[in-house]
Amino acid sequence: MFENEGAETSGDRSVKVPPSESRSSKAERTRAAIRDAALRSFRENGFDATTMRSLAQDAGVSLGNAYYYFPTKNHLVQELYIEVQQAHRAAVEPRLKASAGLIERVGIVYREGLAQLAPFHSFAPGFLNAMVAPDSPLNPLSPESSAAREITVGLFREAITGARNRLPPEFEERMPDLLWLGHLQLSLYWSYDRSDEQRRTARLLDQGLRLLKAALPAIRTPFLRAPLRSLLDLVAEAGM
Amino acid sequence: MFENEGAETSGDRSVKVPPSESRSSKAERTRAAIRDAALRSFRENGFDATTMRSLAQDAGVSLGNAYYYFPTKNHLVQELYIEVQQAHRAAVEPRLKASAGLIERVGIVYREGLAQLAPFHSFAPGFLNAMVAPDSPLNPLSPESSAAREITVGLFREAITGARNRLPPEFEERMPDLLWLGHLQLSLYWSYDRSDEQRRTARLLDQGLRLLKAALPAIRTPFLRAPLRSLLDLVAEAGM
DNA sequence: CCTCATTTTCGAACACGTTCAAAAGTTATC
DNA sequence: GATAACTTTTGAACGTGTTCGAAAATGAGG
Repeated sequence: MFENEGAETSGDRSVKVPPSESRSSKAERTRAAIRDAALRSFRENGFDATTMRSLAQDAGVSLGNAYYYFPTKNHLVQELYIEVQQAHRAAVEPRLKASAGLIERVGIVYREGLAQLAPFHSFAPGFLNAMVAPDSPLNPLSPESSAAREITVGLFREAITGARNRLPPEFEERMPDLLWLGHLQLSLYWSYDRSDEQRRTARLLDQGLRLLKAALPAIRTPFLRAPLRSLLDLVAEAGM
Repeated sequence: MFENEGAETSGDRSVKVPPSESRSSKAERTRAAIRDAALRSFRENGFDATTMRSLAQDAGVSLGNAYYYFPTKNHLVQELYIEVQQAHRAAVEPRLKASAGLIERVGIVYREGLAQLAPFHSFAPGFLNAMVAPDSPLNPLSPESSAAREITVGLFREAITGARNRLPPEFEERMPDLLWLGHLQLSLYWSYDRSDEQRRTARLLDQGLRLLKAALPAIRTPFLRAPLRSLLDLVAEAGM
């Protein structure tokens, strides 16, 4: 196994890459075909109607081959999840540049997040189901989605630190995680929202933001600051 | 079998019942056998390891027969859910008689609720998964579980209205639904809590109750009352 | 060009929840 | 009591996600 170890004496570092690249390029193409077929079908037919068999056929590979690249159907949803996160960021960033008010900026992140979700509402139950399994990569607390989570938390952080009116540092530090938790709950609410175009969720968000706006000055009232901080700590603990 | 039916000429009211009772009694016995086998297996082996086949075998009936009485595996979990709710009420009621403090009473309901859940923690993921499907009877918002929900909400209402220190009516009215929503979220947190004996959840509850206790006087402060009411309305709206 | 080890691909197989048509059992009616 | 209508019970079957052993393709070393 180690017969030729150290055989090349010079510059072999760069030589090793191409073969492994071309080797993986074929594999990468298969992988991409599976991924694309899955994402397309998820968007068109939802989670339940996208079976591993149908998706493998769409990709032109065998069932077993799909499992060679993705250990689980949920891992394929994870790919969709990542794509949605990136679209969220892409949609939010230009709009943040044109806004200064703190609550307005936070609202942008929330509302764009819901907008990204919108196309999937009719399939929400299936996806939701896939998300709650603690061992699923989709679980918001799983290591696999920590990167995706960081994207959203980052958006909230940007919304807060880039605002005209700044918060005290101790609050600025805690708020992003808190808002992310709110986003998670809002999404949960959204997935159960059967009202037309999920208007209830939109209204809930509006009211929540209005309340937040009204509550913000309380942060600077001395005798309210301490309890508010404990409240934040409490909820932050819940968000892990 | 019914040779002597109608032999008794008087008091036939009670006689009529037995036939219809015995007719359903056979069926009821099958139903109970299935239900019992399911609940025992859920307790011992959890949701995933309890298959419809194994449970049917335990009950001494065929697979198809189990489906004659329970349209879905989730409907069998629903039976377990009801049993747990009733145990919750039975555990809470005597303790409420011996307590007067508002927060203390609310704490009793929360803590007993968690205690009822405790034996199932290792199986929580499977059950959780069954709960989130919007069409599942286990879904907290489903019509099938509205009765079970009423039990818990009722416990919170009892804890509040039976306390030494009463709340303003408008708050007393909204609090039970709110506390129930808190209970739901606490259970969710609990199911993901991997700490020893779910101490984190216990701590979260303690802190939450402490905070609630500190916040209660604020209800009577005039200029805090209005925003607190909107907050309650907001969260109540979320609870449907 | 020929090994042979590794990577990739395949399709059969498994256990599961659920459905269904038909058999068996039970009850009501004449 | 016989026949019809019903409730209850059965076991085979379907489609699903996932696993697995073996076949095919690929690449490296002689």
